[in-house]
Amino acid sequence: MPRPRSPLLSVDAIVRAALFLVDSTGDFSTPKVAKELGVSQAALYNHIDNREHIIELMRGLVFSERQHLDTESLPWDEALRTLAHEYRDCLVDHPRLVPLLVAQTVRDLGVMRIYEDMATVLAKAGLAPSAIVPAITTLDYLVLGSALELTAPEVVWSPPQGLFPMLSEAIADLGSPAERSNTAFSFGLETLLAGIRQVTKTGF
Amino acid sequence: MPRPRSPLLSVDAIVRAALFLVDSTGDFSTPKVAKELGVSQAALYNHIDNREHIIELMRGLVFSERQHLDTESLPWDEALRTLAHEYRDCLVDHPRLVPLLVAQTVRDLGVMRIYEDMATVLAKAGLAPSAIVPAITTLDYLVLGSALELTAPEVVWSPPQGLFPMLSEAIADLGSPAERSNTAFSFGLETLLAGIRQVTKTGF
DNA sequence: ACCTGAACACCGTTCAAGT
DNA sequence: ACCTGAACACCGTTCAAGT
Repeated sequence: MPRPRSPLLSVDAIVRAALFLVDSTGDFSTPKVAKELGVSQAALYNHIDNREHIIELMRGLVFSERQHLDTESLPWDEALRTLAHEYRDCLVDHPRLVPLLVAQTVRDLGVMRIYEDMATVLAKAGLAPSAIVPAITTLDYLVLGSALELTAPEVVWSPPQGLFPMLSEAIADLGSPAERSNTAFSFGLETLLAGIRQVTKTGF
Repeated sequence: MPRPRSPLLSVDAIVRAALFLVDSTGDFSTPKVAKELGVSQAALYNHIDNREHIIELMRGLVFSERQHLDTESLPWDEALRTLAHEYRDCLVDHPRLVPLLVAQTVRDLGVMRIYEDMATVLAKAGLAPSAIVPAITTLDYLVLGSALELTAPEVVWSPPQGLFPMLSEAIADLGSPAERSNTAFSFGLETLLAGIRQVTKTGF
């Protein structure tokens, strides 16, 4: 079956198939993507460069679905909270993608757009120019980290036989991964906001 | 060359060889580890279970070299700062290990020990029990994220032709990856401390 | 332009065989 | 107990050949 009149494949189809595999199995491979789409392995390379390229395209796909709420009229902390949630929301349905994203540098313009919006808000907050990238970076860690938490097994950190009393106690009444992820994200975000408030007053 | 009287291999040798490969190339494979040690691929499996096991052992190795400073007598924020730095210091010489660690759940007791110490300090700080794990988790993201930053190329986020003015400006005078990582870590840590201070007063 | 089949070097793991 | 060689299924990528 050579060259059909209408292409069997497209970049979009490849990326969606790869993302489907990541979501359902935690990883993807080019043979599996090809099989999923009913084509030969080699056919993929007419549309994409290599594996890394597919990952970068998945990043783009996931963040292209971001909600763009208007934050112009909001106070800076409310605006930053909104942006952080929009950012995180892109990942909550695809937490198993995070390890792949984290192993590779960002090239996607969708993510860049979020960073730009955050930079705008932070400048408006009165944060020193030199602290803007550190603040965005910290938020970035928080979003990716808390999304990663969603992939964790139900019981995480099971400390053996009372060697870690404080930890055991703190873990005792933790909820599901989803709850833990939400709580940690909220906590991290609110402390960051509080910290930024402090820093804009006292300097850094 | 079957069964020599003194074993050619050991868990420790395997783990160190793997870590050497990760540090120098960004990844490792069982054939390469075997080659590095001058044995057959199959020989490894007399000492380790599988690839994941090697990664877990690398985590253990890296964190076994942690400095254990006495934080008992310090005020809680100073103590937490110290612990966070000890934790991060374990990773700064092995930043390329981070993507491998992040893809896998923690089983290592050395890391657990750090968490336990942090839990103790946070309880002493007067943080609500339900906020202790979120705080540790946030710190965890911060440490791993900032270590990951060390693997970034010199120029990160190169936004194309003035589409992202705020970001471009904020990026303008950034230092090396090492400096960026340090700054982001300090910033994240100090804002977290400020946030915890706030939260212990006002509740969460 | 866009597909197939065949091929390559590589990877993780197992297993029978040796001492 | 601890090694080797051979084998297996799998992976990423290339390339000649087809229309």
